[in-house]
Amino acid sequence: MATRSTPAKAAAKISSAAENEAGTRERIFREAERLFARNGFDRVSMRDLTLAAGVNLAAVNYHYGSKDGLLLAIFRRRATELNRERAQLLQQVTEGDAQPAVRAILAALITPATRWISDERRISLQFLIRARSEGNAEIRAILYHDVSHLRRFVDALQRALPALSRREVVWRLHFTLAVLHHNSAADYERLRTLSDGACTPDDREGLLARLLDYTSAGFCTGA
Amino acid sequence: MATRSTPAKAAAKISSAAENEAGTRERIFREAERLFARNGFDRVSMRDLTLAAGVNLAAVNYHYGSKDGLLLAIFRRRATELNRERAQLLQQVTEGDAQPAVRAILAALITPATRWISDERRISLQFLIRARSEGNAEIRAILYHDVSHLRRFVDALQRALPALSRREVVWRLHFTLAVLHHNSAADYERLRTLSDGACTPDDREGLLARLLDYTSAGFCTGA
DNA sequence: GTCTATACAATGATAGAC
DNA sequence: GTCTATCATTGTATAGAC
Repeated sequence: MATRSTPAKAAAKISSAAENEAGTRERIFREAERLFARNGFDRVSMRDLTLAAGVNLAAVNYHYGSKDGLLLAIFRRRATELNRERAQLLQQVTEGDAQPAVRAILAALITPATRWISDERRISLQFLIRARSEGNAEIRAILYHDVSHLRRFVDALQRALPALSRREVVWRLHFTLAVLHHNSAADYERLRTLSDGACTPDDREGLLARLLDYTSAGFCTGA
Repeated sequence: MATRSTPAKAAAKISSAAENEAGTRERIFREAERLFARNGFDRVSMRDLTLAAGVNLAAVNYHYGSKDGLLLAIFRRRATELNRERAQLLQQVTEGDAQPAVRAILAALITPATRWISDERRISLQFLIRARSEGNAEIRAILYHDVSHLRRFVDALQRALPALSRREVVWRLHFTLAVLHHNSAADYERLRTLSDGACTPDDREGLLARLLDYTSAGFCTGA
C-alpha cells in the first residue's frame, strides 16, 4: 500500500489543481479503467496509457508490476464491489422472507449490474464486461476460483426449489450466468440486426423483466 | 486463390511424403487452427506458428495478408461449416413436421456442436469457441452481420410459438445463444468448482438434455 | 519511496533478391 | 512462391535522480 511519506507532500496534494489531485497510482488506475473499457485491453499500449494519465512510462510497472498486474488490480476492485452489492441484495431478500421466490433471488443477482449502467459506474461495468471476455489467464483464474458469493445463491435457490438436487441447481445457475454475462457490444449488435432494430438494450426495465422471465422459467422447469 | 503454376509441381506434390503433402497455404491453415485452439490467438507468435508448420516466417503474410487475416480465414471456413449443419438439421425438422416443437428446433441449433466434440472436428470447435471470445473486431463484425442462418430459426420458432411477438422470439433466441456460447474452459472450471466436482461437461447426453430443458422452458414461458 | 530516462528482447509486418 | 534482412512497435527491466 502506498503511504504518504511526509505531511508536506499531503498538504501539497490538497492544494494542487483538481485534475492533478489524485496520486500517480490512482491516476493510472482511473485512466486505465476508462481506456480499457472503451478500447479493449490489447488496443491500449503502455505508451498510450501513461501519456493520457500524464505519468512516466515506467510508473505502471513500479506501481502495479506489469500491464497484466494493472488489469488484475482494476478487475479485483470492481468485481469485489459488484459481488458485495449482490450479496447485500440477497441478504435483504432472504432475511425478510423465509422462503423467497426464485425470481426474487435471481433479481438480487441481476439488478446490481443494471444499476451501474444507469449511474457514473457505467465505465466500471463496461470494464468488467470486457475483462470477463478479453481478460488473461489470471482473470479467468479469479473468475472461477472466487465462487464464495455464488455459493450463497446456490443455497438460497436450493431452499426455494427443494424438488431439485443441488447438482441441478448448480447446472441451472451456470446457464443463468451465461445469460447475464452475454452483454458485449457485439452481442447486442447482433440482437439489433436480427430484430431489424426492434430489440435494443436501452429499455432497462424491459430488459430486466425479460431476463427474469427467461431465467426463472429455466430454473423452475420440472420442479 | 493460390493456383498451381506447373503440372510438374503438381506431380511433385502427389509423390511427396504424407506430412508434406498439403501445400504451404493449407499447412499454415491446419497448424494455425490447432495452435490457436490449444493456446489462444495471442499466445501463438508468427515465429512459433511458421516453425511448427515448417514454412518461412513471411509465408503467412504472403498467403493470408496478416496474422489477423489468417485467424479470419479459419473462422470463416469453420463457422460456415457449422452453420450449414445447423441449417440442414433445421430443414429436416421443419419439412417432416408442419409444426415442430420448440425443443426440436432448438435441438437443431445445439446438436451440431456436440457432434463436433465427439469426432475429429473437436479442434475446429475449440477454435470456434476461442475465436468467439478472443477474436478481434473483424471476427465480431462477422458474428453479428452474418445472421441469415439465425433468421431461419427465428421463423421456425415463431411458427411454433404464435402467441409470442417476433420481437419476443428474437429476445429469447438472444438469451438462448448466450447459454450455447457459454462453453469456455473457464466457464466449465467454475461450474466444477461451484458444484464440488459434481457437474462436468463430460456427459454429453446429459448436457444436451439439460441445455434443452433450460432453453425450451425459457422460450415457452407465458406463451 | 517515488519518479524519470533509457535500453532491451520479442513481436507482426514488409521490401526486395532469387 | 519463397526467402533473407530489416523495420517500427510492443511490454518490460534497470540505473540513477530527487
